[in-house]
Amino acid sequence: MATERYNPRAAEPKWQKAWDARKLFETKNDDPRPKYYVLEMFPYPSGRIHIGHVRNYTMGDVVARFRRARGFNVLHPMGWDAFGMPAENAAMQNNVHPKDWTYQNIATMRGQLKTMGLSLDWSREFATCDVDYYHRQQMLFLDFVDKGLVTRKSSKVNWDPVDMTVLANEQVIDGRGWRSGALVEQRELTQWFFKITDYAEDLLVSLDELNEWPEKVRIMQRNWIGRSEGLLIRWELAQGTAPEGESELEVYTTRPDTIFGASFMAVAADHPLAKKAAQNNPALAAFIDDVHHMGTSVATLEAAEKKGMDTGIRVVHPFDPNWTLPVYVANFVLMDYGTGAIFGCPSGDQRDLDFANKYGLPVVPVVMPEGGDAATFQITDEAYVDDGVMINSRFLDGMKPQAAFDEVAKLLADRTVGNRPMAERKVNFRLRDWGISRQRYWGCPIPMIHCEDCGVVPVPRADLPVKLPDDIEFDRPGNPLDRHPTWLNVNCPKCGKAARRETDTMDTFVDSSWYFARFTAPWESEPTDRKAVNEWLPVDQYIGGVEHAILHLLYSRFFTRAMRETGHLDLAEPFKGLFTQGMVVHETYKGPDGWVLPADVKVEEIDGKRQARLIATGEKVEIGSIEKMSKSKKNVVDPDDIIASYGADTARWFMLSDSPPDRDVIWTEAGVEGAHRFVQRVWRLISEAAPALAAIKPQAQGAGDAGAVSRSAHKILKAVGDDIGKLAFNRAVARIYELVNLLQAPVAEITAGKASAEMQGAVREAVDILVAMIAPMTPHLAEECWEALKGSGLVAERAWPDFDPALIVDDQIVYPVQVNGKKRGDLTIARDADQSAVEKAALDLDFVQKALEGKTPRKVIVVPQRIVNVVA
RNA sequence: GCGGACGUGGCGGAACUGGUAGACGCAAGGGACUUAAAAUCCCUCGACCUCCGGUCGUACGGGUUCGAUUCCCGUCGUCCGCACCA
Repeated sequence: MATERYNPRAAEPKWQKAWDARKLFETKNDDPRPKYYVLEMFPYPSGRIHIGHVRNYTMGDVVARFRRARGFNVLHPMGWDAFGMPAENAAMQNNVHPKDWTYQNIATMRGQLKTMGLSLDWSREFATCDVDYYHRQQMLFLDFVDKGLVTRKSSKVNWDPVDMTVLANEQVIDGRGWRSGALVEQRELTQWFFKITDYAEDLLVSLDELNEWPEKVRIMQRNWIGRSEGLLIRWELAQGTAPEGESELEVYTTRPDTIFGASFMAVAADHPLAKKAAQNNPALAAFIDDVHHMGTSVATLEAAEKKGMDTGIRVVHPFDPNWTLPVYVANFVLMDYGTGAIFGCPSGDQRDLDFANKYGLPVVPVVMPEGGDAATFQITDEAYVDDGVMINSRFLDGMKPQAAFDEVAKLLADRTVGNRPMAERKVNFRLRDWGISRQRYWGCPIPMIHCEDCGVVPVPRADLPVKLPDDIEFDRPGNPLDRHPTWLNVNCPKCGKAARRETDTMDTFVDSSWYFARFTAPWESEPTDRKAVNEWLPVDQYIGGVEHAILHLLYSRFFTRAMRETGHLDLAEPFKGLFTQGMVVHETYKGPDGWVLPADVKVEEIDGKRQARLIATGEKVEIGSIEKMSKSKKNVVDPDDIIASYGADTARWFMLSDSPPDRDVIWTEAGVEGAHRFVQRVWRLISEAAPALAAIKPQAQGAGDAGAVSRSAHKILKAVGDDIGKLAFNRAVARIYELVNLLQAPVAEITAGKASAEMQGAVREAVDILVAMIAPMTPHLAEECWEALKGSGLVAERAWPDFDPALIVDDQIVYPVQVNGKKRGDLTIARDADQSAVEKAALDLDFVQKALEGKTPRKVIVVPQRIVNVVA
């Protein structure tokens, strides 16, 4: 019987309504079943959903639906990371209010997400720009202030002198402002910080327990926190070279053992010593000014050519009063790390070596590989950074570097400069405090007031929220809050005198550092409902892009600790399981007038060569490299178009097929069509046989052809369950294909009325298993199939089937048989055959006999249930 | 610059803890059905050779092992992050 093709346009909205009507995905906090919290990183409402979102939310939805079927009470919420710069850019460019722009985008994107058929609890939705949300964030901020977790200090920003505004790193292009083109300056501003460094040690050691996180993310965080054990060494400034009032230079080093290899000192451009030296040295002042025009990002600074300038100041070597070294200002020394000053040992550090070679400074090797010859060992272009033995280091010669480290630490601790010890041991972290001040409008206001008499005063809790004013102008650059008189001017809560509000708003990373906690009770008037948050957290499975591997995740870990300290919850680690998914990439197409959208291009294969043409004109288009989808290269695909023409299930299936979820996936038209063919094929397979299948009782079989069907179905069922549990969706997809392929012939037999009763029962059971397995991935199709099979209720409410352990072990096992490590054939033998029986049977095989040519094998290796290797 | 990853057929990938390399899908080629097309179904599909068999083959060069895509050392290439993008 010919059946209708599956029509997702009709079926998908129908089932979405059916799920909604029964409120299947609205989660109750008092549900007694075991909990499971699955969360995808919430989106920034940029305007439209992009295909990366489709991938991210599909994965989360598969996990949510799978866990629900496994009997968990699943929390799967969605919200919006809604503050941030693009809203202000839109305001400036198109004269729309950031608030209107943001909420319109949210409305559009919510509608798009709903067409995907995601099993989300929309009743818990919120946006971080909702007053209700940032009100609670301000409460948290004040609690953090009370606990001493907040501080103010000076920090650098990128300053655009023409637009008179602070620039984000991404707004600085080749050292110039993106709009004005003016050379960017570094400016010092007093800003708000969260004292994340108080938790540096804890954030580091706790990584060890996050064993459901990718190892690479833990390594990245470890390196980011950057714990090192070293020495603070105070070098005395040489008489006559020191600027007035200065007598020493304090450096931090992890390699005090190389102190006899030192040939120069280098300080950051912002180091006090550099500033003093520049006062009567115009060339040095110009150099420092030059460094200040490079922007503030570490990447820019470190990728730049290494440059320095001698200050004329010299320091005295701690172990030789007659040895003095020059002090340079260098552009690669960062004021934020250590003391902003280093001693350079060219032979033991590549950067120092490059610097020394450039400025003609001495290079003395002080560590050489064990067994080397000290008389001839030299360093020219490549520093020696490994372990070894000390040379050219007087009393340290012959020691291992570690012993030399200890020796130097001990000796210098007993000497003094000024009246402090010359050296002390110090654990240092690369991690800096988290600067949360942003000189922007569209963010959570920092609830503080500046009073001339009382200083910085918190906004009283009763006066919260500090709401963003709606009547603002973006006709001028800079922060509109700075020029909003009625908002800006308030009375000091302490003394009542006229005072000013803080006009900085919070980094949007603050918003995303606790949203996962808010989802557990978004209606609560306090930031959290302690019972709910403690029950739901940690998030069992968090899914998002690897680009958040460091900052967002580290900030969230800190925030959770800070919330514990302030009594809002009782745990330290917010995310138990973490999965970082790859990007969606696409070919680029370049026509005569620039980049072209994939939707406007037709790709054909002619004589084995792929060619692209514009659909409209037939003009030839160049096929470019495969790249991350971006608006500038136009290699974007609109999920709306895909869902409109193929349906959500096809898009979902494609996102899960082929590519491992943590790797990039290449979006191709052919791949989407393949996914769509699968959807149609499953529908055809089931719908054609449905009239016959509907009346059959599912019954697994153990023997004969029917037994083979049941065995395969149960093996695949087990594998797919395991794979989804591990988020190995591409493997689960492959297994499901296998089951569909395998069911093709037996289902046809049933349709033709030629199948035995056993076969009918086995196939019906296998079909039920198939429907259950596709349900998390293509939920609408599963419902449609289930309805055709006259199944009761909704698939979305059904339990995941249990496999029968008896059906997944075979009594016969096929051993590959190798001779000298090369496979020569197979051996089929009873599963319970012991090692010697397997060995004997293998040696009796004719291809083994032939390969041995009558000789006795030297060794026979039998790996039970795996392989036989005969070593001749 | 620093840090992290990745590299397997024409393509995406699979291969458990060191145990049959290429599952599954895409593309391609051939055939069936059709007046024709689409859809569907069947077959072939890493390279090479003396082709019912065999040799080589997982970026490249070494090493460990009975056995290496997997472990170790080195080289090359590609991608990502770097604190005010989210």
